[in-house]
Amino acid sequence: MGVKERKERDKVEMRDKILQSAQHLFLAKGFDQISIRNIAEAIEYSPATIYLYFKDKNEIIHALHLDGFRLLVRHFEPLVKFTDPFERLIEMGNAYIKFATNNPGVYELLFVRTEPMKHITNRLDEEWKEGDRAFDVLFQTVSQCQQSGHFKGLDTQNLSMMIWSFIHGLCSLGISNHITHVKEARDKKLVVDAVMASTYQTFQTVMERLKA
Amino acid sequence: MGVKERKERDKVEMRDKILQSAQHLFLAKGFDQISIRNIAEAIEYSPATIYLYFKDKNEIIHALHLDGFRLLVRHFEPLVKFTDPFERLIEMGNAYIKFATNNPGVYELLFVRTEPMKHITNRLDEEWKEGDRAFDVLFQTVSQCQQSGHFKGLDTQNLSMMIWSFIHGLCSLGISNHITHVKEARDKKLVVDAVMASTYQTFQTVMERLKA
DNA sequence: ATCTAAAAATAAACACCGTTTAGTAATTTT
DNA sequence: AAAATTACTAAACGGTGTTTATTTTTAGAT
Repeated sequence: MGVKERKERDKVEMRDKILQSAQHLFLAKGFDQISIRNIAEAIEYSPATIYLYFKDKNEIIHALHLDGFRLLVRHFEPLVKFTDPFERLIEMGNAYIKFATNNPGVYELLFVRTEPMKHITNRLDEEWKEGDRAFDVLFQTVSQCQQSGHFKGLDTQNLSMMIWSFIHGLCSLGISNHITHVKEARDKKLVVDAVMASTYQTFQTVMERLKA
Repeated sequence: MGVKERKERDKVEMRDKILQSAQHLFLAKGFDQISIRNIAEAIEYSPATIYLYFKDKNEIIHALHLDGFRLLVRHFEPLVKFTDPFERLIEMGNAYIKFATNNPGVYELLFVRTEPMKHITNRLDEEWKEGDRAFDVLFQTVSQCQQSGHFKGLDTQNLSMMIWSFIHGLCSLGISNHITHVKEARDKKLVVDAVMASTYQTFQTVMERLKA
């Protein structure tokens, strides 16, 4: 009488298959190439079948969104080895930048595109958990910095938000090719990275001065 | 023998008409509703006609892009009344945030979407002038702050870039609904604005501490 | 084994999209 | 008035997300 159970497994399997194909298309050919029809062809089913497993395309994109967050969190894991909270904070920025420049498409999905957020909107508490957790890693580190006597008189939440805003702004400008105003833009990819690096270096200096 | 002249005027007029319709569609119904077919219907011509005046859709979007920059620059104009460079810097941030939150679509067009930048890519020098000029306003102000003795030992270009990154990050997160991790998100619009305001307040404090 | 009801998959259509091509209509030049 | 140029468009191509009606497959009961 394990029919029901098997069917449920099959359903999950199919969902996974769809998501895998979507992710593959996304990573191989970019956001625009995630189309229901492309996914359908990849899994060798008709486009309509996909709608038996997902409400609409946004739900698929949102699922990819979650996967992206897991990848980001994985970038943060090695940070535990930095015992000094300030050092960890700085390295967290480097990890974040590395994640963004190595996975620009994923980054765009997580923090630039509005589609995945639209899908959430209502039931925020359940769905934005991953975002909360990632932000909390930052929050905790900032908090520990303050316990060590840094950043006196600044609100932890606001300061964390400020740091995130800066780092996100830098990554977002870099990825969207908006840093090209730098005159010596010969080999672009390299120059953008260089600008991001020296800008972050400056930020680092600023944060160090703020220690006192 | 003013036939040629009249025809040239007509051509310009038609271009304007197309752009006006595009802008109207954009502001009224959002980025996605800028379609060649919608524009064509609005100006009561066939879709194919539009291609006699613009190479492709990207060229139209890029033209809107330029208009958006003019709007941004207009937001900066009242800043001349602040004679103290640091005060002007802070107010510039307020003006930028105001521009972004009042014109989220336009902001997205200018600094988030990659389409308009794609269109530029090659001939950067001619086309990214507006961007250069806007950045220069910031650069000059930061420079004047340093001449007044602030921000000692920091590279002007890097510091300007850092400030822009922060402000852009804040606006970008706000507009794309990525600030919703704040728990007390009841009336969203309001809360997002509040978070942006207090984050910017913190940034302001940080910059003030950096004066010395 | 057969019939039936439920579940799964799909073909085909709808309403869009950007863009191109080939042909028509209007205008200017000769 | 005829020829040449310019302005315009109908129709098609290949794409998109999504829905509806229909068919195929599967499961359970007789």
